[in-house]
Amino acid sequence: MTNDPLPVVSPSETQILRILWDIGSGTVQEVSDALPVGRNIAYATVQTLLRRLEKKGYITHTLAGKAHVFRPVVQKSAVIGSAVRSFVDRLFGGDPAALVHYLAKNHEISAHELEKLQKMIESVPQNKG
Amino acid sequence: MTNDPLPVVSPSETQILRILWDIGSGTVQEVSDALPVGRNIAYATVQTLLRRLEKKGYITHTLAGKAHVFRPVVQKSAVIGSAVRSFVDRLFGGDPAALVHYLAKNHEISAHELEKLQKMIESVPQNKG
DNA sequence: TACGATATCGTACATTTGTACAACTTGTCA
DNA sequence: TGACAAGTTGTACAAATGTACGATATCGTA
Repeated sequence: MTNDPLPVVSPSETQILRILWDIGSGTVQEVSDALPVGRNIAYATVQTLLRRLEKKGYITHTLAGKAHVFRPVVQKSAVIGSAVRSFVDRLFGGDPAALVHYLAKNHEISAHELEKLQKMIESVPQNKG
Repeated sequence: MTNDPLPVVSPSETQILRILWDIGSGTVQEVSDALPVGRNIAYATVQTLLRRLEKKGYITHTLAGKAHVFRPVVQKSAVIGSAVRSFVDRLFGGDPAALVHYLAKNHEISAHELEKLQKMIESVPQNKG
């Protein structure tokens, strides 16, 4: 199993990648359209971000008519996993519980939700991606 | 309440800032020494990062002998809060519960810890920074 | 008072990131 | 078959980031 550390995904790139995971695959146009309101990036910019993501090996494309249809070639979990890890390292000294503690203390997650999640892990011993 | 959005703190800067929060205050040398093992940055680089943090308004310094002693002037909570928010926005569509869900599913936090946190918020109705 | 150790300051420079225009290509329709 | 619309490609460029050297200032000491 070759396991080169994946290149950095910049914030903007991450946003694009998230969209692709959501919609499965899409043209530049479709990805543009799927951008959250309030986040306006020019068509050409989305295109550049897609180009860079492809170069970095996160997505690929096929031709459909004259347009490129992009789709992810990496698992969401892999990218998110490494992003979360480096984030937790930097801000919480590598302790995920400290992050959750922060969220709880600041009412970003409710007791009810924590309870639900707690039950979830208690009932499901193995992670399934 | 004036609430200018603080300038971005880069990853490396964040690491430095975290050290200052931990040790309270310190010279370039002291901050350098406090870097986690495996994270070697040249003295001069630490110095630059401290300079930039000061320029951005996150830290200040006083003179002690010939050395500058730096210390944070922003609350850890403010910086962490905005970092967490933008991180959750980008990767989890703004839903903190989705992040915790991820951590739980991937065994980065235990049921026991979740329970503890759950009890904590149930017993403490108000956040106190 | 001159010297070494230790600091800071000015500056630099390659990369990455965000953003995007202008030019060229290619289906499609009249 | 020729023009238009929609796409892609090449290229650009400022700002941020990571990294650090060389010059200069200063404290303590011989």
